[in-house]
Amino acid sequence: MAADQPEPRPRRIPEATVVRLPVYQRILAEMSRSGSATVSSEQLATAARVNAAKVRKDLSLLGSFGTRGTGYDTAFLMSQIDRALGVDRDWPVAVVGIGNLGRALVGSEGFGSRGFRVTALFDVDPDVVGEVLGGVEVRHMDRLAEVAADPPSIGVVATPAGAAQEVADALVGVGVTALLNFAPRVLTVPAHVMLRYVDLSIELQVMSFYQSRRAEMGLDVAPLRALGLTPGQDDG
Amino acid sequence: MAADQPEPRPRRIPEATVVRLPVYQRILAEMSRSGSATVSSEQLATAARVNAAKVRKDLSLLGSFGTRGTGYDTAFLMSQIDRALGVDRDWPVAVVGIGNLGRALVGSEGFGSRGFRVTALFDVDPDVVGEVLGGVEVRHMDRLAEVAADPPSIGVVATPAGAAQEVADALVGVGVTALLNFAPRVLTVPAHVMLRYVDLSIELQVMSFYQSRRAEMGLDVAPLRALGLTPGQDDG
DNA sequence: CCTTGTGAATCTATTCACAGCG
DNA sequence: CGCTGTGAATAGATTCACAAGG
Repeated sequence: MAADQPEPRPRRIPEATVVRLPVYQRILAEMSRSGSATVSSEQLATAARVNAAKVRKDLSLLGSFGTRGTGYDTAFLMSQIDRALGVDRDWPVAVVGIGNLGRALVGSEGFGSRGFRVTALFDVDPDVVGEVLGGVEVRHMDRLAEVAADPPSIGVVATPAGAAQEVADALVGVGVTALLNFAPRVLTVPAHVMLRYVDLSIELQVMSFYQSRRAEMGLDVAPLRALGLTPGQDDG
Repeated sequence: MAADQPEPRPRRIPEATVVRLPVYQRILAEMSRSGSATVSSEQLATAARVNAAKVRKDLSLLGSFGTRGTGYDTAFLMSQIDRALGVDRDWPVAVVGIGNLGRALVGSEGFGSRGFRVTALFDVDPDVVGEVLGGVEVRHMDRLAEVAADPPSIGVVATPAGAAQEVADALVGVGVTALLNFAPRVLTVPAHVMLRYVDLSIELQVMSFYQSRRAEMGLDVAPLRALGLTPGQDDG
């Protein structure tokens, strides 16, 4: 209830909630753009395709930011979510593998916007090394050690599957403690390294599963999900 | 218990499990490649960074495929997972947006392998329309209606955020009932349309959250996850 | 009124622990 | 013995439903 604590990180936030926060954030950004100064949990819930009570519970974990009878102040809520997510600070990111995927990532709207800054690019292809993307020169993997003194907070693996483990090892070797892997390959990293995957093929297979079901079972049971990535849980 | 039913889709498979099946599949493929004819739930669990009981429960939902004292037959298990996921059949896929991301997707290892076949490509850029990728010609969006007679099972939205909703509407308009959205934009589609997102920016923000935590709380509590998309966790 | 914030109830998923079988 | 398969126990997430505040 009291929301004006100077130390505002009292509650434990379940991962299921953490994964939804960026979704709310995005919806808020869109609503803000279209001129809504306030937003209700019901509106947010409809856009995110979740239950309104869930939205309220999620947001209440960050603090009591709403106004009864009115809803949430859009801009203020956005800033609070940013703070909870830690995207109010700057996260240096290194991308390894500057093929189509790497280029798409570096140029992507999600990257520059929300606190993530590409500070290093690596590849092994001599045709690519030396190229400048978004103001950053692509270096050869041989020079990865150059970032060891001040390692990026997040390493992105955007190489072919065959190189992914080797690249992951190298990134971990220079001190990177969080890896986002786009290669369709299961990686092994030390326990202290955070590892997440973004995986086209898994999402397609999940779709295949539900499409099969539908085909078999006549037609209904569309498994609608807020964000496909969502059902996260747990931590250690 | 009895596993030799001719009709083998008796049990309800929870989504949490569905999302893990492709992960097991990938691990099995790698183990198979490196010569393991059988695999135990413990091995599978270690590679996927999950609990062995979870692996067994997941697999038991598909049927009783293991041999006590030995484990699972790698090849047989793979075929059973494929069947459960429905990737033993062919899924025609249309990709809209042939920029770096679209090209990465069309060329990606996850695509061609596992039952997904790109049958249609669309863009609006005249420099791109007419280009042939993987044997398929890129058509202008104006010609989307051409697929209406036999719509692809899955539509992939790989456009910039600004075009995503419009493209989604168009795909739904020609009869596509499952959309995989890569654009950083929340989409609205009719209830019968399955919608999943693959979202770099969300994954980065989740990482940011846990990295912030770590930074604040000294050092520990690495939220290790098997596949970012799914539950995960294990040792600390 | 309207809408938040939240205990209590429910539903879902994970893990334990062991019987059963090769 | 070792490892699967699974009921029972636990933990976790979601939803309900309503009191309280604007």
